Amino acid sequence: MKRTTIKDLAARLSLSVSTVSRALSGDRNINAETRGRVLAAAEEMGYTPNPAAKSMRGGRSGAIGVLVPEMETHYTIQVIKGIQHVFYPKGIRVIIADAAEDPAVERENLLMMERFMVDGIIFCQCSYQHNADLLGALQEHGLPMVSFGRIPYGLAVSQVLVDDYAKSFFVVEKMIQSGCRHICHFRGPDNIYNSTERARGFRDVMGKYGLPFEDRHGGLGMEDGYVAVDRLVAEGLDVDGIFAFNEAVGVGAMNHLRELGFRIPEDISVAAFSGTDLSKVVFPQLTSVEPPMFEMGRAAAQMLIDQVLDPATPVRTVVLNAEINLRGSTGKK
Amino acid sequence: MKRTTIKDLAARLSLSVSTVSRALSGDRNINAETRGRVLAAAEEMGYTPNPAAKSMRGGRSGAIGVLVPEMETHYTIQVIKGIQHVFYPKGIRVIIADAAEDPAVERENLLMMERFMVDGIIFCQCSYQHNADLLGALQEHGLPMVSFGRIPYGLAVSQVLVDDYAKSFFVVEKMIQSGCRHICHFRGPDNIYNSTERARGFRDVMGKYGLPFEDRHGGLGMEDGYVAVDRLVAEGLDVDGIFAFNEAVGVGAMNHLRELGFRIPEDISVAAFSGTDLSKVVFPQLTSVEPPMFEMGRAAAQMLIDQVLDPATPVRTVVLNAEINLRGSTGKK
DNA sequence: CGGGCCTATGAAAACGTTTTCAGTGAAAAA
DNA sequence: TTTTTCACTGAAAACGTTTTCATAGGCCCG
Repeated sequence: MKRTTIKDLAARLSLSVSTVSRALSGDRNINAETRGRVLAAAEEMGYTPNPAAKSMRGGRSGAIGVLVPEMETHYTIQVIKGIQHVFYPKGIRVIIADAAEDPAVERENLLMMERFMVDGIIFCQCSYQHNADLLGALQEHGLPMVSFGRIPYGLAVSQVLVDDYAKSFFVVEKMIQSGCRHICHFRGPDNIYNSTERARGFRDVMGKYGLPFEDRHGGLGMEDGYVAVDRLVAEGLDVDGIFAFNEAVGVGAMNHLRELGFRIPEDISVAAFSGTDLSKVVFPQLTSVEPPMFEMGRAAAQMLIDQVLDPATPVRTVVLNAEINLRGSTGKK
Repeated sequence: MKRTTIKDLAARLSLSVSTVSRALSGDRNINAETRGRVLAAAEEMGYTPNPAAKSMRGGRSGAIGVLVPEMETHYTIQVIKGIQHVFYPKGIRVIIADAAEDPAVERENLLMMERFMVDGIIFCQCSYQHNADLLGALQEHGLPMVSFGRIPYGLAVSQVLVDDYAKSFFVVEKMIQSGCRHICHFRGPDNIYNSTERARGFRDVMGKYGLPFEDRHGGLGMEDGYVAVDRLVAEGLDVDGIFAFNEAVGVGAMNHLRELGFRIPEDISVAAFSGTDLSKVVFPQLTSVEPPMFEMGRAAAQMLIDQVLDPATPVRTVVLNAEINLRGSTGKK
C-alpha cells in the first residue's frame, strides 16, 4: 500500500528530489534527457503526486465546495454534473453539500467548507435573506465564490442565471395566445428572489393584454401545488390557466387538478418555470421554461477557476438562455 | 486570508507546538488547566486544523470516494444523501463520481479516486462484467471498499443490497392475486446481475401459479420501456400485466401504453422494481418495490468506516428490506 | 586567459501537523 | 537522604512536495 514518492524516484535515478520535482513539473531549467528519464521512471513506478503534500506546500487544497439548496430535482443534479465536468479533468476534487432548504443546515455546510479549506465555492442559496452575512465574510476573507440559479439578492458576487422575468413573460404570453384569459400564478416563496422576478414577468404580460392579475402562494414542492389547487377550488375556482413557480409545483397542481376531474389543457392549462426531464414524464407533458442546467454548472465552474487563478477578477453576472418548451399541458381552448 | 495554525497558538500561549497539539487532540498527558487555556485560545483565534497537514502526517486523506453508475434517478441521490449523513459530521469529505452507465468512464473515475488518495470507496458498478479487475487490485492493495445496490457478482467485497429475488416474487404474486394471468417481464440488462435475480423471482412465482413465463429485453431507461411496449404491440400483444426491471422502464412502458390507448390497470397492470418518489408522481401511480435508499447509504458508510478503522474487518453482506407499495397501476381486473 | 553568464543540478528550508524521545521538577518510596 | 516514579512539557523528526539559494562546470567575450 506504500505509494511511490518523489524520493523513491530520486533514489532510483540517483538524482536529487529537487531535480525530480522540476522534471515532473516541467521546469525549463532541466536537461531534456534527464527529464525523459524521470518521466519514464515515474510512469514505470506508477508515481502519482500526493495531493495533501502538494496542497500543504502550495497553499491550495485542490478541492472546491458546491452548496445546493436541495437535491430532489434534476435541476440541481444537472448543474452539479456540469461543475464536475470542468473540475475533475483538472484533478480538482468537488465536495457537495445539500441544505435540504434549511438555512441553518446551509450555514453548517458553509462552515464545513471553510474547515475543509476549499479553494472556492459554488452555491445556490436556500434563501437570499439568510447567510448573506457569512457568505460576505468569507468573500471578504478572500474565498472565491460563484452563485447560480437563485438570485443572491444583496450580495455582490459573480453569478450565473437565466432571465426569470423575460422567460416568465414569454411563456405566459404563449398561454394567452392559446386562449387563456384567467391565469393564476402560483408564486414562489418570498425568500427566493426569483419569485419576485417571475411574478413581475407574469404581471407585466397580463397587463400587456389587459387581463386581470391574480396570484396565490405557491411554494416550492409538489405538495404546495396540490394545496394551492385545493385552495383555488375552495374559493370557487374561476381560472383557465396556471403558471407555476417551478416544475414541482406545476406537477403537483396538474396531478391534483386531474384527480379532481379537470381536463388538461381543455379545462385548465398548466405551465411552469424550471422544467427538467420530469416535464416530459408526467401526463400530460408539462409546458415549461427549461434552464440550461449543465451549461450553467460549466459556466459557474469556469468563472470560479478564473477567480481562483486571479483573485482580482471582477464580479460578473452571466445570463444564459432558458428554453421555452410548449407541451401538452397547454394548448388551444 | 492567513489561517491560525497551531504555531500561532503556541506563540500566543508561550507553549510548544507539541503541547498545543496534545491539548487539542485530547492527549491525557496534559495538565487540565493548560488544556483549558489552549482550548480557549483556539476558540478565540478561530483555529481549525489544516486537513492537508493532518492528512500528510496521518497517512489518511480524510476523504472517501463514492462511485455511482448514474445520477438520473432519485435512487442514487438518496443513497448519496445517506452516505453524506454519516461522513460529514465526522469531518470526512465525500467525493462523488458519476459513470453515466459507461464502464470506461467508471474506470477513469476509479483511477481518479486513487489519485485523490481516498481512504476508501463506496461503489455501485455499472456492469458486473467490467472493472472487477481494477476493483480487485485496489482491494488487494488495501483500499477499503463497500458495494451497494447492484450485485458485484464475482467480487468478494462487503455489500449492502435488498432481496431482488424475494421482492420480485412477492410483488408479482400481488399482481397475480389481483387477477393478472399473462404477465410479461421487462428484463434488465444482462451485465447487471440483479436482472438475473429479478427474472428468477418472476419465473418462480409464475411457475408457482402455473402461469406461462414470458420476458422481453427491457433495459434501464424510460426509452427502453417505451421500445419494449412497441415490440410487444407489434407482436400482437397478449398480456394483462408488465413487471419492469426498474422504475424508469416501468414509467416508460406505462406512459407509452397510455398513449396507445390502453387503460391502466383495467387493460394492463404495471409494476416495477426500484421505485422512488417518481412512482407517486406519474399517473396512475406506479406499484413498485422501494429499496430503503437512504438507509442503504448509511449502512454502506458505516461498513466502510469499520473497514478503515480495522482493515481486518471481515467481508459482510447486509440485506435490507425493500417495501412493496401497491398503487394505482395495478388493481382488480 | 580571466571575468561574467548561462545550464543543470543539489542542499535545505518551508508548509502544519503528530509523535517519539528526552528531559524537567516534584512527589512518593526506600 | 537517596532513589524511583510520575505528570507534564519541549525539541526535533517525519510526512511529500515546491522553491529559494548555492554551486559546479562550460561557454562566450574582451
